[in-house]
Amino acid sequence: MTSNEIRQKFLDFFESKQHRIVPSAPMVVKDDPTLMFTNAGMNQFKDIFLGNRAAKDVRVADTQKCLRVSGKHNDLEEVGVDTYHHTMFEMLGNWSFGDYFKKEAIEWAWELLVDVYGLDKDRLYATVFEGDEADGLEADSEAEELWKKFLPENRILRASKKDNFWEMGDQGPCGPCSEVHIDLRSDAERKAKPGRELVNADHPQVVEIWNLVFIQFNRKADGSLENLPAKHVDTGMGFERLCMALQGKTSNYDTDVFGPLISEISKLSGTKYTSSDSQTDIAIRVIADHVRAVAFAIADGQIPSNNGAGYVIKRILRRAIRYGYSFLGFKAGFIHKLIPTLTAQMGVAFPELKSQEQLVTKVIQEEEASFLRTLDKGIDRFNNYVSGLKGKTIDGAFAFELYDTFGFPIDLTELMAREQNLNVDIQGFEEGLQQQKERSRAATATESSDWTVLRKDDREEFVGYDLLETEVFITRYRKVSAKGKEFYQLVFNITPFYAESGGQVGDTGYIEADGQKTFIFDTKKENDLIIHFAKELPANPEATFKAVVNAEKRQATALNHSATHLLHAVLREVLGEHVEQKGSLVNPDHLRFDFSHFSKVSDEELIDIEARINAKIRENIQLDEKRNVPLNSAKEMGAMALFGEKYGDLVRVITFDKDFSVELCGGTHAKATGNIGLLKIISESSVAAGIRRIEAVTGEKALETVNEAYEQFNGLKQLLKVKDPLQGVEQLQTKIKELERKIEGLNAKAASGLKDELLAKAVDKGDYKMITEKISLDDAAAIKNLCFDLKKESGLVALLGVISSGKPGLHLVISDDLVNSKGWKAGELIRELAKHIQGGGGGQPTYASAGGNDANGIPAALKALPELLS
RNA sequence: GGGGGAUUAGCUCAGUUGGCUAGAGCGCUUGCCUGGCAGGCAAGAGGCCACCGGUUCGAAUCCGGUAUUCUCCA
Repeated sequence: MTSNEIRQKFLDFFESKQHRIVPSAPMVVKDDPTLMFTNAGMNQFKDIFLGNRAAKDVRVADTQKCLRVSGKHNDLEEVGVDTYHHTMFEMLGNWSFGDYFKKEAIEWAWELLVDVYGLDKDRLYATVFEGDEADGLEADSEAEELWKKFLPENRILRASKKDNFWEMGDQGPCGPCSEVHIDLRSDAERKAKPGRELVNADHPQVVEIWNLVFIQFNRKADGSLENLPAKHVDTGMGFERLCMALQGKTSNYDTDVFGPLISEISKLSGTKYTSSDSQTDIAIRVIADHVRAVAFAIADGQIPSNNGAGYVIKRILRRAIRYGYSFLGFKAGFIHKLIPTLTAQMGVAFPELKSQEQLVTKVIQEEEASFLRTLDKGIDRFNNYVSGLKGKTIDGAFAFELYDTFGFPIDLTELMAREQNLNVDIQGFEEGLQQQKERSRAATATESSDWTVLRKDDREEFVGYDLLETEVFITRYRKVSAKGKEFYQLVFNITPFYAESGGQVGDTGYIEADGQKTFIFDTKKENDLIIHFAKELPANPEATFKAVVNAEKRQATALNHSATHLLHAVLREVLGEHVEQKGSLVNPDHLRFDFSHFSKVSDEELIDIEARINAKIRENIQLDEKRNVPLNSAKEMGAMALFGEKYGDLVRVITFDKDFSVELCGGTHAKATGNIGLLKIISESSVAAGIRRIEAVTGEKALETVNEAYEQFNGLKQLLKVKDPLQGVEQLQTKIKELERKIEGLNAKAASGLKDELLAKAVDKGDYKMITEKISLDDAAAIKNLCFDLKKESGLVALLGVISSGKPGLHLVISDDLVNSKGWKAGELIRELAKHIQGGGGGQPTYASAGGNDANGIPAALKALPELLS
């Protein structure tokens, strides 16, 4: 059975059990501050479990792309070393939202595994929750009894809270779970040691394949549990492991999920894969795993970057490059060459991979090149350090600096050290890393208290499309402290405040009751909740409030948002259909739009784009807004399919001329394009490989911008008194250059005059000449020039006294031949001389300067020189 | 969000406790030589040492700020 067939059978099976089959949610998570990536199949249904959203279908099944890089069972550095951990993986799952419970879940699991897939039932084990005293929970004997229908008692095991009690986080829905494990060892091995002893023991061939979670409790912030009114089933089956079991393999990497990638890596590197623990095999596994994670993430719109989710992707990619570089001999980028193989294999089940192929390739290629540069620099730095190294140990602080500041991987440092018979102070390195981690944690620590619920209200409605002012109640609030600052998060029954989303910033404004205003400084979304940020809590939170949005800012933002849609549509007209939104920021001041495009947008194109947008503005196209449109109908309307919609979402469609711009969008918009007034593009730049950024202003801001430039231009015209200021400035520039040259000549002449004057006053001291004079030159550069001029003379010592910006100074020049023959050092002499003017100084043997406070001392200093020299 | 680093000629970079009116290689220009594959020799142009401020007799170098960028952590 191929992996594609296995996936399909799962979906078909649950469809036959009246489940709605839904598409995978994006792997990259938005609107959830606690999560960067989808790490389990249930993520997209979180709001249903939390009670924030009602389920549309009570039975659902899907395959979900997930990413895990940390957590209790997953450490990035372990992936590839063993044969069953992955960063990106597929999770097959079926759900019941308040519908069926343990009985059906267990029966169907058995039916699918044994009757449909034909797994050997003698190899299966089930675990059930053993109970927990601290939580006051009994063992899950209900599940245990159900399993007894299928399995002998000695293959049903009780397991601890750690393995068999599932929780979403510190708070929220949770419950006991029951897992199916499979023993894939040979008959001989199974005879020698019963599988039941290896369940939950991290054995690579006795593994969990399916986890059935029975959600029946809610964990409160104080740690206590309460029963949920509606009980849910949440299951997750690791697709790659299932394939391993069904294809009779002992490693996930030996299945056809990874096969094509592995043979391609093998081919590119000229290294054979032997499913062993050798470093080359580990490297091949690492790359095969990571390329999937990175490609899927980029296809979902997550570009490698320096923070947040982007940083995680970058780290995964760099780890793959590192392994290829160290163990497979890849000295140039190679990972991007694997993309066609991956797309061919998974592009059908995940069409986004196919449509984003070019971007994925380009982004990976660029990142590979950049990391290889980083490696080169690190190697230089390392060699430099080693050449000056006295002992045999590389300082931990240096290794950490290399890692922290220059991005050079520690294992490469160790590898290179070994090659030169050196060792690395790893403990010192770890200490540095630990300190850095603590610093970061301290800086981001936030603490939130329990929600104080004032009113039961499971749906907070956004009314801000139509109203900027309305009466609201606070339904719940909580205090949050971050970085020593405290503020409150408020949730209303209904709200006119737009929460930051789709690039549009959150609304600001205030709520008012009993004459007291509480300012809302930001509005954000947490899953489906709209959260209002306030510095303080109103005196009476249970009052009825008048909620008022800052209308001026909202309107300016709306103009920018509508303009963004026009820009998007025009970009596709001018540059081509490959242009897709990759990021967007819309605030009252300006708009920023990132999009896929593979070359610089030329000045001519920018002018064209701007002109077309402004033409659309003048057409004054009326806004056509449709709310609560099912996703399918929206697509039929020609709305650009954007990833990021969740199953069950009703979308909003914003149209400016159905033949021009139709977009799915939750943002606020101008009533007609004419309101935008004017759009002015401010800049075009690059953000990443294959992604360009355009920034623009609209409305009043645009007018201001244009006016400012116009005024400057007029001012220039008046100043220059010419028609064409550009030409005028050019003329001025050449003139200035000419004049500068002239001044230089004059200065040289004056200096040589002064020099001749000084030379005439030189006193003959036998084998050398000496000048001791007070001169009236103020400019430091000119004095220095004169001194260097004098230095060209042979057999000359000159001490010049000056008053520069009111302070006395001395300059001593000794010609090179005297420095050589007499051994005089101007730098030392000047320190003696400077005492006369109560100052200090220094310099080189041939030229030195000093400054001081007592101008009256200059004659004494001049007099002192002959004595010093004799 | 919090650290650390970098910014010097068109490009890649040196510049050592502050003291060459800033250097190298490549590239560029010009001239001469030359029977090829980055041809050789010579001369030359090219720098507000990122920007703003401070300390100092003196700052590319030290201190503060800004911008850009790299990087680690969250």
